[in-house]
Amino acid sequence: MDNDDRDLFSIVRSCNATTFTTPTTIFENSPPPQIETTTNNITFTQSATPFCSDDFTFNPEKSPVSFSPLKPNDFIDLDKLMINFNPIPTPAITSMPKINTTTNTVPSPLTTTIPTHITNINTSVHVIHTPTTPPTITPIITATTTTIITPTTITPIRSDASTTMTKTSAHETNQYPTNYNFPILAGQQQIQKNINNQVSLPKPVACIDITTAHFDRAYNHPSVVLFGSRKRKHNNQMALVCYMREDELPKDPWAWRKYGQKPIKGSPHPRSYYKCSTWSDCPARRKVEKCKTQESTYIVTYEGEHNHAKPTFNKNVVVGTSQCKSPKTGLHSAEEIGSSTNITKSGSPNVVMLQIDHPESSNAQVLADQSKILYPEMELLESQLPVVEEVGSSSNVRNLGSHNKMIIEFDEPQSSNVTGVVGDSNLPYSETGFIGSFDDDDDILIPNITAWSEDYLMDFNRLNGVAIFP
DNA sequence: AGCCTTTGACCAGCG
DNA sequence: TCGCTGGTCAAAGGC
Repeated sequence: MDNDDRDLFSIVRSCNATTFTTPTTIFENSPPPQIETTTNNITFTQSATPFCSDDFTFNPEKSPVSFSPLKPNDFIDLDKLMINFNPIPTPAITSMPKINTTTNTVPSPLTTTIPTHITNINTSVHVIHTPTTPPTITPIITATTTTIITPTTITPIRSDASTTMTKTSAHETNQYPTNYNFPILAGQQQIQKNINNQVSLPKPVACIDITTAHFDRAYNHPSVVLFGSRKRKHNNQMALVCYMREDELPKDPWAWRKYGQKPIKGSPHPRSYYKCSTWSDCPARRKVEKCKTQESTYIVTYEGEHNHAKPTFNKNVVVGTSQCKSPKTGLHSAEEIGSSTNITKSGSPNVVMLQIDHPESSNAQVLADQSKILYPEMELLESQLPVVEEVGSSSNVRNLGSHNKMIIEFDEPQSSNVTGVVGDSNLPYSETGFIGSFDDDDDILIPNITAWSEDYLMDFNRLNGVAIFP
């Protein structure tokens, strides 16, 4: 593998390796016993079995703490998602908790030791960005109680949803609980040392329960990414979607030839279609469009796999600075911006990796291999990556037979013309909510729930008097 | 000359 | 069946 191949493959592989490790089929089978922790009326639910599929139930409506609404710039930061969320102030960790199956109780404080089979302990620290304005509400610290409950209201994944859920109102589009399933994140953050070389019992954000009200807000937010259109079903291949700020658009080592441009419904910006120009039979495709809500953000979609080596000379870099300016309009095309040599990286990490089952295989390595040539970036460090998502077609999304995936799944609202204000943007939801259209009921939505939880994390730091979430 | 973009037409999927 | 939408084709022209 040469340097040029240090691209998406490494990204996907690292994502797979670090996140797709722990079976988390909590929605497919009978859920394991849960530990429910209540602090200041905030209820956290997590698995009672350490080092297994923890989940975290987050109910904003029960919180005494106001949280910031999502903002247009709130892309999903991987490092934010990979936070440890342990609402239980963890004292000295000395022994594995023994769960009394008869009484359904667990010793408190919750303690544990490092299982012998755990050899790769993550010692890194995931920094949580500190909001400049602390929460204005100061909750009163109350006792933390720990009990074990057997969850009975876990929402099944969508494959079972048709038999258990019904829509009763066009307006209340999310009549039933919606699970934001982040098993890959749970897998990543199972074990983590603290500064005393002790291992805490992390509670990664594996499942977040969003109520109807928050669903609507999340659904109609620009950070909610929609993909998986049912259009062109025959084009059943993996795609990679990169969200890049203008100053983060990478130099593309591949040569592309624009073969089409189409206006996209609901977006003032057209979408440009590119083919690989190195070889006429190369199936690789690229789509570039400007984000309709953020002029400085481009949505670059890579589809298909190059079946040849990268060109030694990137014609795009040259062409992009000369020929890509429209002779008629004099405007820069997305291609030019994307390949221009004067683009530099801001270094801001905005990375989200998703894996959706491939129709032929649920093997993560297959996906990684398929993706390794898709991403053209060859110079960025992982910490400098733009927002990246790996997506599948709608049929892939339906085939959720493997736990090796990150699933965020709920049903689309009936109405798409909800308006309101998103944060400080003063943009109507209907104009800022999506990248894509509302038309396809198989679409997957990725809300930035991390922005919601940030205040909670900070609040827990204050509540506990220590920086549990540094 | 070669490769590119532009752009209208055409095609395919879907409701 | 038809209209809408997104994806692709191919001719024309630019660099």
